[in-house]
Amino acid sequence: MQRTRFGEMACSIARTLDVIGEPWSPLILRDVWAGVRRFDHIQADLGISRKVLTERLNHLVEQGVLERLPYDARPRHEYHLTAKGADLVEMLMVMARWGDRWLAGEAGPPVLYRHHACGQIGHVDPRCSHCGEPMHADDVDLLPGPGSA
Amino acid sequence: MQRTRFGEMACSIARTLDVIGEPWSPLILRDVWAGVRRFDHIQADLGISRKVLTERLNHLVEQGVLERLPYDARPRHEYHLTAKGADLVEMLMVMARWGDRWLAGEAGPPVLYRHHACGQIGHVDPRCSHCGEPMHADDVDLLPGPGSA
DNA sequence: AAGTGGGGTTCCCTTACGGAACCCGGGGGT
DNA sequence: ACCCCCGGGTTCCGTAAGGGAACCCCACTT
Repeated sequence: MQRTRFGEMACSIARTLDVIGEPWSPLILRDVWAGVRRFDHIQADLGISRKVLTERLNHLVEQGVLERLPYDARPRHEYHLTAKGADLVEMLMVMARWGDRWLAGEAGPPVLYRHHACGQIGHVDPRCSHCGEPMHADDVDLLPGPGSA
Repeated sequence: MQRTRFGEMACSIARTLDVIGEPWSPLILRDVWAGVRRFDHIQADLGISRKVLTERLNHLVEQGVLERLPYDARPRHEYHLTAKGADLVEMLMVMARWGDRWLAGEAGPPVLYRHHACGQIGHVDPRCSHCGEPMHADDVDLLPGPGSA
C-alpha cells in the first residue's frame, strides 16, 4: 500500500515490510497458518474487501510466501505457506505475545499456544542464537554488516 | 492507516497491528531504538513526509509505545521507547532476521547484532518459554484462550 | 435449464498518503 | 532592535489506495 517502496532501503526490516507490511497481510498469513486457506473463507473471517484480498494474495504468492494449490479437478485452490512463509510465523507469534502482554486486558489472551515438544501452554521467547540467553532491546549492539552499503 | 480498525478483533495480532501496523511505524520504532530520536533526524533518515511522521509519532505516544522527553529549556524534545515500546523491539529483531535470511541476497545482512551476554554476533531465535526448545510454525497447536469470546 | 458455489473483476466513492509551502517561538549574531 | 536560523510542526492540494457492492465466468448438481 505504501507509496514509498521500502524494498530499496538497506534495512532488513524495511525489506520485510515490503513483503508483508501492507494492511491485512499479517492477518491473511495468520489465517492460512491457522488453517483458513480458501478465498471466501478468508474473506468472511477477516471482513476484508474481495478486491484487496485478491491483491494481497497475489502479492504474497509473487513474493514466495504463499503458494496456490489445487484441491479439486475443477479450478479450485487453496493457499498454503511455503517454507519462506512458515518462517514468518515466528514473527506472528512474537506479535501475538506482545498483544497478549500489553493489550489483552482482563479477559486474557484470545489464543493459547501449546508447544508440541513439551505439551505445555507457552509463548515465544526470543533468545540469542549463539549463547541461548534472552535477547531483548537492551541486550544487543547494532553494527554495520556486509550489506550495509 | 487501515480503514477497518483491527483493535476490536479478538486477536492479539490484529490488536498489535492497530498500534504499530500503519505504514512507517515499525521503521520509526527502529530509528528510535537505534538512537535516531528527533523529528527532523527521523524525517531525514526515512524520507517520510512530515505530516505522516507527525501522525505516527502522536499515535505511538498515545499508545504508550514512545514518550516525548524535553532535552532543552527551549521547546525541544526527543522520542524514547517506553517499556511497552522496548518490548516491541523483539518483533523488529525477528523481522530483521527474516529479511536477513530471505531477502538480503549476495551482499549479506545490512546490520549485525552483537549480544551483550556473550559478545558474539548472533540473531534472535524463538524458543518456548516453558521448555526452551525451538518454537516455529509447526511446533504449536492453537487453542482458544480465556479472551476468545 | 436453472441453480449453486468458488474465485475473482469492475466501478464508484471516500479516505489517506506524499510533497511542498507555510508557520511559530526562542535564541544568537551584529 | 533587527534579522535570520533551527526545531518542530501544520496546511493545502493532487493522487493513489482502501471499502463495498454488483457483476462475471466456470464446472458441476438436480
